Amino acid sequence: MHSQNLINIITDALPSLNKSESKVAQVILSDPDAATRSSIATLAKKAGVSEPSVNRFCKRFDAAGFPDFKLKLAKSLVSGIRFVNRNVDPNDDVDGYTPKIFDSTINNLALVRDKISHSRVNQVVDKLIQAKRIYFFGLGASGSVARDAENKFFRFNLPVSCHDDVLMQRMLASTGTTGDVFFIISHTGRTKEVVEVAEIARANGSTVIGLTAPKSPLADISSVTLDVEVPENTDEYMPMTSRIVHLVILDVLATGVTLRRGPEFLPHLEKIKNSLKPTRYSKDN
Amino acid sequence: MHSQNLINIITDALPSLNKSESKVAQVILSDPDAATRSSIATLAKKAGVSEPSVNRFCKRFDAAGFPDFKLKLAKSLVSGIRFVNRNVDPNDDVDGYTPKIFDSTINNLALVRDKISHSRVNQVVDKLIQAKRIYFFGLGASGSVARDAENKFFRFNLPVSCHDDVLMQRMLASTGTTGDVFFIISHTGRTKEVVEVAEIARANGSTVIGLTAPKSPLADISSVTLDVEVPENTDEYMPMTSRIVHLVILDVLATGVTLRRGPEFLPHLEKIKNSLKPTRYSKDN
DNA sequence: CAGTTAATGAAAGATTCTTACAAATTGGGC
DNA sequence: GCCCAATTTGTAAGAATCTTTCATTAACTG
Repeated sequence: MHSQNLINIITDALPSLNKSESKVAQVILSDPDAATRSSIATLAKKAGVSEPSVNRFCKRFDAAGFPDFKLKLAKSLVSGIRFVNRNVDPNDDVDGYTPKIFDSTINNLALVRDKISHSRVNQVVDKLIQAKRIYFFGLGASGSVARDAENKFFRFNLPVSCHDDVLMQRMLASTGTTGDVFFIISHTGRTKEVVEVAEIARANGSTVIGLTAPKSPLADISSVTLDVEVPENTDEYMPMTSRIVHLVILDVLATGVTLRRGPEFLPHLEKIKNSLKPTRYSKDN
Repeated sequence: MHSQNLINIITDALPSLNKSESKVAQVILSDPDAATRSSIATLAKKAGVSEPSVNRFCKRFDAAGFPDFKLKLAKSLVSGIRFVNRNVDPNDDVDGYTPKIFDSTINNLALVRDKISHSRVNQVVDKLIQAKRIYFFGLGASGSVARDAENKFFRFNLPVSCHDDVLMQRMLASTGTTGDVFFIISHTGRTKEVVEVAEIARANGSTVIGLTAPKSPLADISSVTLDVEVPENTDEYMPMTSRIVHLVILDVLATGVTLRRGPEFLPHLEKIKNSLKPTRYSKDN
């Protein structure tokens, strides 16, 4: 549905462009927003090329013509990566890095939104609904994701727990049986301990759901895998976004479970919500 | 920076439109995406009105003309609230709720990105840099956010800890002194226990940073507040997005601290990263 | 360096959009 | 119910914008 960001596509294609095409690209990349507002004549003049060159440029990037190109460009400018270089620069100040980090997170979410397999989501919801018990496992940064999952899923009146201790994980995995679901969260999917825990769990007939990188050892051994492909952060300054993506996916799963439970389950959720009221200062003071 | 969604604006204006204008509105709202791709003639025909009527319609909604209108409409369709009703519907299936949850998260992030005070972020980075000790406090869902923060900030070689136990929080707050930073995370900012802990900490001369809702009791008592205004989720099916926003803000802060530390700090981060290598299966097998 | 291929732009043509103006409709006021 | 003013709507011409064709120029190859 969503393709990659047009601006990135143009940037990537830059080296393979010929003279006039690259002139056009330069002008567009230097101020994409202005480009969406100008006519083909204006843009051609600014780039020092003819109108047909601009038109050809547009067609090269899978647009029907110039107007269509402007439309696609405009779409690329919203919310996604909004500028050519969105990496945090060592010289950035607050005004620099703050929006960049938001943008890169947003961008990754949009990517996963368009790539995630809905049928897999459905499968996982199935497993969670049928589970006798659910364990959320994670280490390091994924530990807090697991914890958040626990905090979300206990609401479904199911025996849920979360563990970020390798030994606990091992022991629980080894005592698991059919009907137990081990939901294992791992950014890389290559941490040995985690993979071993998954192996143990499966050997005992439990269901293992992996929220992890595609084609990783953990993905291979899981009963169902929710692949999340988030680009590795080679940039030292950029935070790891996969945690955030994992959390949103867990939100999706929780919503899926709620919907399956049907409307007669809502009062239960309401009760939990209300239980917290006495702990709060009321809003009108 | 971000204006309100065009589709919502049109929907709201619907009752005040005259006959042909509302015909145009109907056609656009029924399939906004198609509208961005069609010519004024096509659209006019579909709506059963003349071309100038469509043109007038566009101008009524602050567009220079039809092409400009299409551009603005296209922007409205991306990433943000992409449709009239983006709430999860009890009858939604996976294909329905999955993108909706991503979209609503993305939308909230974009909102906060455009609203967050950069000078506040800078102030908080200052405090964190100067801190002798940092405590991250949170309860419930904010507990796992605090935990994530700990996992991020220990890398700075500072005494950092996180606590989700009210009694621990109280005790630590009461023993805090000048130079200690209590970073308190709370969605509502109205949980009594949390506010009291903040009061105790301040009374002892510690710095309290509140990552919470604006104008809340916690915000009032904090030394510095990072306001996060995320719409209350009245919808039973929609997850709480503030956690995610909080995490991204903590990412921003961590980046701010890293940058302040300067490039000579990078080897330290690298060391931590490398320490995990032996725990992983290598990538080429 | 000739011959071929690719790249580019001029100009005409097609399409799309906008404007001016006239016709039609609507809504009071008598 | 009828007239007049105000508003709404459409026709048609005109303007702007975009696309195509084709000739020219540049680049590459043996």
